[in-house]
This record gives sequence, C-alpha cells and structure tokens, in this order.
Amino acid sequence: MKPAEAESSSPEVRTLAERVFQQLQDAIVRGEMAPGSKITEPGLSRTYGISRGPLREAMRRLEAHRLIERVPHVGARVVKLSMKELLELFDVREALESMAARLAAEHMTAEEIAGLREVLAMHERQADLKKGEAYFQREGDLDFHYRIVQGSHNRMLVTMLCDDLYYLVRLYRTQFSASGSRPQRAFVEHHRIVDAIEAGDAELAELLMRRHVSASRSNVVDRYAASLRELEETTA
Amino acid sequence: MKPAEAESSSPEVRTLAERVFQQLQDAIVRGEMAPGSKITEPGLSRTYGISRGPLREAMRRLEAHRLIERVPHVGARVVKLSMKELLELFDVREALESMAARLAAEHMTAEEIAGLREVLAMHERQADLKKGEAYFQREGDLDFHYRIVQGSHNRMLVTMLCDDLYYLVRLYRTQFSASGSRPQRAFVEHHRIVDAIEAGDAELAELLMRRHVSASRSNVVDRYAASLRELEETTA
DNA sequence: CATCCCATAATTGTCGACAATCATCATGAA
DNA sequence: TTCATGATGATTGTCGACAATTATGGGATG
Repeated sequence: MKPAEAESSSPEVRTLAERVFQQLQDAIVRGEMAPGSKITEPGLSRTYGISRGPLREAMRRLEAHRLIERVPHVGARVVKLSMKELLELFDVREALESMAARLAAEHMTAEEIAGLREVLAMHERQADLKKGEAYFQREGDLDFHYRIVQGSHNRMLVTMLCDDLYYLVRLYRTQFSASGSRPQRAFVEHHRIVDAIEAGDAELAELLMRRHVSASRSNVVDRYAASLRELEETTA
Repeated sequence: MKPAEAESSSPEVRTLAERVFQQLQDAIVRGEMAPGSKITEPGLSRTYGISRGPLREAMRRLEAHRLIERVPHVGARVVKLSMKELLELFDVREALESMAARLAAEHMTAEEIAGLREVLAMHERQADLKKGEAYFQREGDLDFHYRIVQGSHNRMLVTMLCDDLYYLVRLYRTQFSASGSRPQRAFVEHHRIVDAIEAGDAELAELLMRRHVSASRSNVVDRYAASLRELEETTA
C-alpha cells in the first residue's frame, strides 16, 4: 500500500531475480548507489551472492524502469538525473496525473475518498508537530498522489505512475537532496483536489492537479536558479 | 525514422538478446504469435537458434513493454488486449499526446514542421488513390503522431510513446483487426493540429490533439458496440 | 463415476564456464 | 611531447547443464 517498502526478505518473492531487482531498486532510489557510478556484474554478483544470470535479468528490468543505463559490451551506470530530464519528468507527470485526477473524480469509491481524507488529516498532524522535518511529508505527499492514481481505476496508468515514475521522483529527491518544498501551499492544493474529486467534478480535479504538479515544477526551477545564484556568489 | 521496421538482420544490432527482442516484438505486433498463446523458452530457443540466457533477457524486455505477461514458475503468454485495457490505453494516449502536442507547438523546428506537412500531403495523395485501402493510412497515421511526439523534444515522452505505447497501438490494430477508421475526418483534424503547432499556439494544439485522440477512442467504442449488436442479430 | 493422490514429464530458475568485446597501459615512432 | 599501436586484463555476452517448481496423467479409493 505504501510507496516505500524494503521487501528484501519477504517469502512471497519467489525468484532471485525478483528479489535482487527490488533490492537494487531500493538501493538506487535511496542513494546508496552513487548516481552515475558504474555497475559491474561480477561486483554485484558477489555483493548479493547470486550468479550473473538472474542479476542480468534484474538489470534489464532496472533499465526498463530508467534507473540504470546500459551500453552494449560496455556496461551499466546508475542513472544521473539532469535538470533537463527532471523537467521532462514533471511534464510527463503533469499529463498523466491530471488525467488520473480526472478519472479518479469519475471512478473513485466512497471508501477510497475516505482513505484519501485520512491521508490529508495525517499530513496536517505531522505538519503541526514538526514544521521543519520534511521526510514524512515527502513520503506522505507521494502517498497522496499514489492514492489518487489508484483511484483512477486505470491499471495502465497505475503501472506507469506507481511502478515506474514514482521511483524516479523519489530518486530525484535523493539526488537533488530536495527539501520539503512549500508544504502549506501544497496542503491547500491537496484539499481542493480532494474536494473536486468528492464532488465528482472531473474537469476541476484535472485542472487543479495540473496546476499542482505545475507549481511543484516551478518551485523546483526557482530553487535550482537560486542555488545557482548562491553558488555563483560564493565562488565570485 | 519510420515506426514500422523489421530490422532482423541489420549489423548494428550488436547483441543476440537485442536482435531476438526486436524479432519477437515484431512477430507479436504483426499477430504472427497468437494473442494469449503460451510461450515456452525451449521452443523459442530452438526457433531462433539461441540459448535461453539472452532469450530470457529479451522476454524481460517484452514484459516491461507489456507485450507478454509472465507468471513466475509458470510461464509467459502473448498479451491479449481486452476492450477495457484498450480504452485504458486511449486514456493514457490522450494525456501524453496532448502534452506532446503542446510541447511540439513550443519547441518544434521549422524543418520538423515542414516534414510534418509532407506527411500530411502524402496521406492525401494516398487517400485519393485508394480510398478503401487502410494499411498505408494506418502506418501513416502513426507516422504523423510519431513526428509530433518527437517534436516535443522531451526524451522521456518520446520513449514512452514511441518505444512503448505505439507498439501496443499497432498490436491492438492487428488483434482487433481494426479497419481504417474515419480517414477524412482524421485528415481535417491532423491539418488543424499542424496549423496550431505552426502558429505556436500550444494551448490550441493540446486541445485539438486531445479531441483527436478522444474522437478516435469514441470511434473504437462505437465500432465495438456495433459489432456486438451485429453478432447478437446473427446468432439470434 | 467422481475425486484424490502420487509418479512422471516438462518447464522454469539458477549456476559456472567459455568466448567475444572493450578498456588500460606500456612501448615506440614521428 | 604527442600520437599511434599492440599486448594485457577485465567485463560483457553466450552457452550448456543441473536444481527447483509446476503441469499432466494414471491409478487407487470413496
């Protein structure tokens, strides 16, 4: 249910390739493997105690999820997000998540909406408790989006966003060490989105989600520009 | 450049896994492998004359592209699109392609727009020549969308649509043996979209592409309903 | 006759080894 | 010094074989 889960030793994972895929995915997203660092198959093979067969299958899946980049006969590296690619990711998210919000407004059940409101309530409690801490907020923010996507009841959309893109979002947050980012404003936006979904107003939900993601994108751009200016001043 | 290409024996394909992946992808999309049919590794291994190692890697990629479905310890089957999944695909396309059109209006170069107009001109020539034949039109239609997506200059979007979803679209066209589908109206819509892109009107381009995909979806729904009615009448 | 259970066969998962390719670095010539 | 070149080492690609799991079919039992 939660987007963040280690899942390293659960017995339901039947195959080695599956397990090492999840372990690697987690390690990359958490930043335990440096962005851009080279991945050698014998190395990982020793580290995880498996042969190169299932390891290569796991790497093929990581490649499909855009978490590593492979070059034939050369090797693989942990993906290193550039600012350009991050903005591309935001555009894709804007398109898909606004569609998800629209579909959620049409198809979400009462129980799902209730769960969504619970998530919002928990956010506010955490925001009251510790305004500075961003960790739980970040996971919570993703949980909010996560639930709306699932509320779309569109399996393809769910797979694309939850299984693929959200891992990239988390990877970006570790690679750019992005802090909490405008919590109070996001809260208000979240509330309005849920209101629109509950009212069954698909167009409004779509529009609000679109603005929400777009605002998050603008926020990233602003922070990036600011960090560049700061860097310039200290070195000048 | 073209979306349809066999590419079975080109020398630039360096690895066996890559080559057999493309061959399998092509065979599935063309309908040479029956939808829902079981895939056995020893069988394919013999058919393509390779060992199971690279074959399994190719299958992992096919799985990531949603062309086959795998169950651990059980096996893999060629994907069989249901009407529900097809409509899900249309929703995703509507979201992504409308975004692509918006970005294309902002970033497409003059050369790219000229190429787009050429595609349109070729469509009309073909439409004049043979009104019934749908094959070239279908490929041409995909080529049109293809170019707009590339005109977005968003690599992530390009990968998602051109490398993943368009193969599913073509698979649908073979599995549902979908005929040409409203050519003349689509032509008009295509022209208007290009006009908007050329004018740099991002919002309009987005809106028109959105309607275009949505209309295509409605057309599929109508045809499906009609085929159901027809089936009912003949059996009753 | 239907059902359950077990033995058998086939398929999938995993492993270690070999071949092909690429990166590194020392050597030598311009 | 700089660049080309070739030997060396390491890594990737591929293969065949073995282990683990699942599907199949026959026979016994109710």
